[in-house]
Amino acid sequence: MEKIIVCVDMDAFFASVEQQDNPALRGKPIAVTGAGERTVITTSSYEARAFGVKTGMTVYEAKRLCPHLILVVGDNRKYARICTQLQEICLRFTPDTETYSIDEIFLDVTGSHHLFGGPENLARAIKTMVRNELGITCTAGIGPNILIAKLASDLAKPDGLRWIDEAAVPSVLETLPLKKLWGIGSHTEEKLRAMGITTCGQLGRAPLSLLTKKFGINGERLRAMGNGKLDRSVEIVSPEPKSIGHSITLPQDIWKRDEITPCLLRLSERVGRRARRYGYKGKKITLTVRYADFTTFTRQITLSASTNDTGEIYRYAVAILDGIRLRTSVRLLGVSLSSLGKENRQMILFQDAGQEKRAAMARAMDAVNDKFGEHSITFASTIGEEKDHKVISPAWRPSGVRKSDV
DNA sequence: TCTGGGGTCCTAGGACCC
DNA sequence: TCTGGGGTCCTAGGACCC
Repeated sequence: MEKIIVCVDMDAFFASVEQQDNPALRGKPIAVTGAGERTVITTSSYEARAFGVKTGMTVYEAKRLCPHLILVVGDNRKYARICTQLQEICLRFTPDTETYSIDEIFLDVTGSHHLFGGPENLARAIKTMVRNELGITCTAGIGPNILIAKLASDLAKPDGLRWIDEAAVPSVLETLPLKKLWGIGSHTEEKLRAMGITTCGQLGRAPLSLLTKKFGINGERLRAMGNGKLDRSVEIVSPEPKSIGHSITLPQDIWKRDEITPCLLRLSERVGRRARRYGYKGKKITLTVRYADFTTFTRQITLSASTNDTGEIYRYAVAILDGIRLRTSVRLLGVSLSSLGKENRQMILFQDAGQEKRAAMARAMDAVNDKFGEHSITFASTIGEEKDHKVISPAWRPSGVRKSDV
């Protein structure tokens, strides 16, 4: 049986929320940014997009295109709250939902759409509820799988509704540029272009041998995508996280070890705290360094026992740093914890009194920070650092470990 | 005033073991 | 004297997404 998948995608989400909150911003070109000095545009309103303002642009570039652009620093809590409300709306139509990102939800309505008068009426009902209850617009795409549902919503933006059923797929894909497909980025697009393939229709007809020669095992998947097929269902249960990390682009490039280590401590603290709050421990510590010239590399270390202790994460991050001869000044630093496992809080056995004390101190610090906000209590050597800017990533998910980003 | 921050998945190549 | 083949684990990097 043909599946019916709906993709609900909020229109210019962060910008729409800000315009809804502040009537003075409505109808104007606005852009939401992070709080840091070297930030980029996270989302822009459609009024700003008309000037060519796009996600990922520097503020400088955006201002050049649109001198009257109004900049708003993003407020994570607000977006998270609205995402949760959006989830609640979608759950009225089916329990089979996947919150793919903060502004995007997939619904498998194969078994439920008939209760609401069919897929289009169901999608229209969601759109109406979102507008009435959240005050902003969204676009709904309907298709036989996630790939097509997502494509339908992209093509119908903003405030649109589009259903591409199985029979309509070939004609829609025939002349569609490759990059419009979810999963084909600029690198794959360029490789395919070099092979003379520029549209999805061409990709779907390309000889399999040619594609597998160039892309290996991915060749088969690519050709299927060209034919509008994707073997991935709506994931109702969110998977366990694989890594917990934080990174920061520094206000200025730095070089000295004693400028770098306080940043590593601060990042380690955020990583450890998030891991502890959600009961994860990890065995791998990864340090990411980006030089002023934007070249980026990672080095990791595997521990004999997993940890979520700030001090331990920090010590290993510094150990990695000490093994690197920095080529030039550093622009970005990142610390991440992976090879995660759930910590069993009932089974924590302390090797010695010192370890127990450190764990108790970490819990106390976490409690104070939870109550009074980030960095109410911190390690002495991080005092005097600028406050962490709380930029929410669009890949944030409203449940599970990532919720702590808010 | 060039280029954020959060992730996942895949692959190549080396180490190591039998 | 000069050397196979397979499996697995690990690290680093790259592509992609929002």
